Amino acid sequence: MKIEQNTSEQNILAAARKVFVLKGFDGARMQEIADEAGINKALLHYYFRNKEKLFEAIFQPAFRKLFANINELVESDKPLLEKISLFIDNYIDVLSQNPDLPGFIAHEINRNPDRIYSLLFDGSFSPAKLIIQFSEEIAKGNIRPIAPQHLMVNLIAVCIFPFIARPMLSKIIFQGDQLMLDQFMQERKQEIKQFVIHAITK
Amino acid sequence: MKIEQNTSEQNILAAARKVFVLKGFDGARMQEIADEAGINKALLHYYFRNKEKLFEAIFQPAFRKLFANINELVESDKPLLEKISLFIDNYIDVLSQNPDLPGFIAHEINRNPDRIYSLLFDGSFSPAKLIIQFSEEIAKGNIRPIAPQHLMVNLIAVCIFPFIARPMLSKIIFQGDQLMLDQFMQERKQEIKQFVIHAITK
DNA sequence: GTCTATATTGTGATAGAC
DNA sequence: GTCTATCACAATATAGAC
Repeated sequence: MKIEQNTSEQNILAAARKVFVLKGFDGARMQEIADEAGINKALLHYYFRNKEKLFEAIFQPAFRKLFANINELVESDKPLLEKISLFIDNYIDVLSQNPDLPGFIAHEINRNPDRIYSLLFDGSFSPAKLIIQFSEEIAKGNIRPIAPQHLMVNLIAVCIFPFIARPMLSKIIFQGDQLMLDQFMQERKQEIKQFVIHAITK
Repeated sequence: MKIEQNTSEQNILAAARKVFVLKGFDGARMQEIADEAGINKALLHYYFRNKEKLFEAIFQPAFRKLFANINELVESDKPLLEKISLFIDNYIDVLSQNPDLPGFIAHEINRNPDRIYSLLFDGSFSPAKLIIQFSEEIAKGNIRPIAPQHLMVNLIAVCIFPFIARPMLSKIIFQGDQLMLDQFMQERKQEIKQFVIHAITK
């Protein structure tokens, strides 16, 4: 049984993840990461050689894991409505644990697509199966005719967008009231399910 | 009648806007802006003193204009369904002209909220009237009971999210096929309207 | 492994000629 | 107004002692 140790390497990884997600690759400072990890700047280079490699060391496994979870669900053989419900639950849960992640990923992909794509995809992930399932249910007349890609994008949008726009929502809709925003985020699982179900049933 | 001139100042503003939106404030380089504008780096400082002020000079009027348009529509006295339809048309049109703007704004707000808030809000903008209108229609039984804030956020989400996530959608859903993505974006106005109407009517 | 000190390069900003 | 040259400092990265 291995005892959990706060090794320098682990401290660095945790600190770097925090700073990168908060500031973005360009805004992140090696000095700040070192301070956050409680070690010296030189040690970052000892463990990870340079900023780029440190970035990859964190987000390669993180992204893969994120997409693997979603992928497993999408590829499963569950009925459509159950799958949608689980999809929403899964997304909201994961993002609630990592609320800054969507905005971070969105920005980094725009900023440097190649760097992120090489980390994100091992080629396995694709929502194709879910899109096909939409088509089948439409053909069977179980849901109203709707372009599957648009449904897919709308579903992802209502899940992810509130996290990306959280600071703006807080300001514009809730006048900075943190409690109201928290409660709003809690309610969303149920609200999204109702919204999507109504949108796709006849 | 004033003849349109490509003055250096105008060139700088256009170049800076392009580079800032593409790279973000942290990623933008004064040198790159100068090159893009076809002038020297020193001239940037001659006209705008520093990077921060250059940033503000561009985005203060741009943001104000963006929100003023939306605000005018939201505050108008049109019937709800017509207002939603126009809201979607307006958003998609503006964003189609500035596809990188949503991601840029989202990132800059997270990165440095104060800098952006002072540019974005003169205090006048608020979707309160639209939210109240939702409540009234629910009370009258014209649309199904739905938390107005969630409806508001869902409406904005399906409009804006595809722009923020465009590079990812292009890769994951359309396998990089630019033509299919373009067509998809064209269709969205109609698709979103159908989607939202179905989601809110009984 | 961890540190201090330093090298090296990048980047915003200024001085001053024209 | 526009340029070249340069400064000052910030940031990544390395050298070398312990």
